[in-house]
Amino acid sequence: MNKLFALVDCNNFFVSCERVFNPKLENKPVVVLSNNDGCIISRSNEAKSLGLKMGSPFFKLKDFLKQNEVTAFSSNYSLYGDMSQRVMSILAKFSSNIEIYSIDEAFLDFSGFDYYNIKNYAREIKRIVFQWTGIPVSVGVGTTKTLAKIATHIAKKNDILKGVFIIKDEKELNSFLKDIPVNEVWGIGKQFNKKLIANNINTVFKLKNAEQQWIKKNFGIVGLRTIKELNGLSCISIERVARNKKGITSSRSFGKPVTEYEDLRQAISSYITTASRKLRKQKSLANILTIYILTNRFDKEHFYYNHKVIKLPLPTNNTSTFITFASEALRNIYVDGLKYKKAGIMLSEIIPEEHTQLSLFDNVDIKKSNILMTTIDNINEKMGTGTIKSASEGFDKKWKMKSEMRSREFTTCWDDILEV
DNA sequence: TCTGGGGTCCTAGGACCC
DNA sequence: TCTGGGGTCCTAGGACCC
Repeated sequence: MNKLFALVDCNNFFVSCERVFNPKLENKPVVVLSNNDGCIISRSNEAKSLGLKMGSPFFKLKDFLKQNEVTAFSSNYSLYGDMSQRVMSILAKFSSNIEIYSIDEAFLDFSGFDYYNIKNYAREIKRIVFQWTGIPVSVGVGTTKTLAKIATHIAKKNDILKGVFIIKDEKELNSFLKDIPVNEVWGIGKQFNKKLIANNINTVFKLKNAEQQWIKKNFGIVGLRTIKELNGLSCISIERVARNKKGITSSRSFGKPVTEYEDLRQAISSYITTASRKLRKQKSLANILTIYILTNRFDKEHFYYNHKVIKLPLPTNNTSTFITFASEALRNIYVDGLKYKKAGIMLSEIIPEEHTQLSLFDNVDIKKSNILMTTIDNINEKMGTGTIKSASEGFDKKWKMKSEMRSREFTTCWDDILEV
């Protein structure tokens, strides 16, 4: 059976989510900012045409955005997450074998769909997703995931294709590949790009035809796989079920600098709450907790970073246990008088719950703690995050992130539902 | 004043084994 | 003159992705 993959990619996803609930923004330049209103992370086509770059800092562009009447939004992840789920659940109707690759992309296995008219099928996906959610998507189809990615890129860049491109004819494909810069390929990042260009491989076409031994030597097995995929040999398969995380991180920059130990401890406690809930959700325990704090990394002269790795006596997923150890460790790395900009925590050496090695005497306590954690998780799930929380998270949250241009939670909060 | 957050995989080198 | 030949495991760092 010939393999065939589709990649469905939401166009300018975060901006598109905002537009669904604010149609006046159609055809106007719009951007969405990262947490803390830091950088531009999603741009409408109009914003792209103004030359706004992905990842550029908002504060440097404020005037420019005003002059050009660009609407900016703080990120609203509960909205985007919910819209994403709606899109994905529709896509699942079009193939039983689907991999949700990111918040705005999914691979669909089309292997064995030979008797379908693939182009019509892809157009139907695009039409239905838009009709049911208001989100515009592009669809690319190829015999490998890497080719499907490229196909989506081609679909987006060429208006005449109307958002759908199926790779069928090698000659036709090559004519496109001759004009696509090599860093558009999935798996070719900044460093690989530099190295390839230095060797005069600057288009996808040249990369596709590069000498495989040379690629393997210079770009390792990963690079070789990419070339093989470009040539139609499928090396990366669909991963239907999300694997359990091997590390769970939670970190945030602060809205304004934090100086007090107590505020840092609050921030760290709330990151632990977030991360340990994820840990419990995947029914795992962590052996290692790492905490870190840092000052403004752009002020190189006064930059301070420190972290502490805590090996827990027993693997756990108990929020209070983590917080107890973290508070202790924080004392070791906290330096008085500094302006902290960010803090974070990481859970690692993650194992499945059932692998616990219970010590003879802790048995009962662990059972109790499990019941408590499950109860708290259930209440928070039902009544909203933060309904029950640990006192060490604090109530005033002086350190909370900036989010001054946030839209409403149109789809996930009763009070925010759109009124007509 | 202001510059995001969360992941995965691979490789090279060292320690250690028989 | 001459100095084996495999392995495994771990870690740090570097690449990539969205």
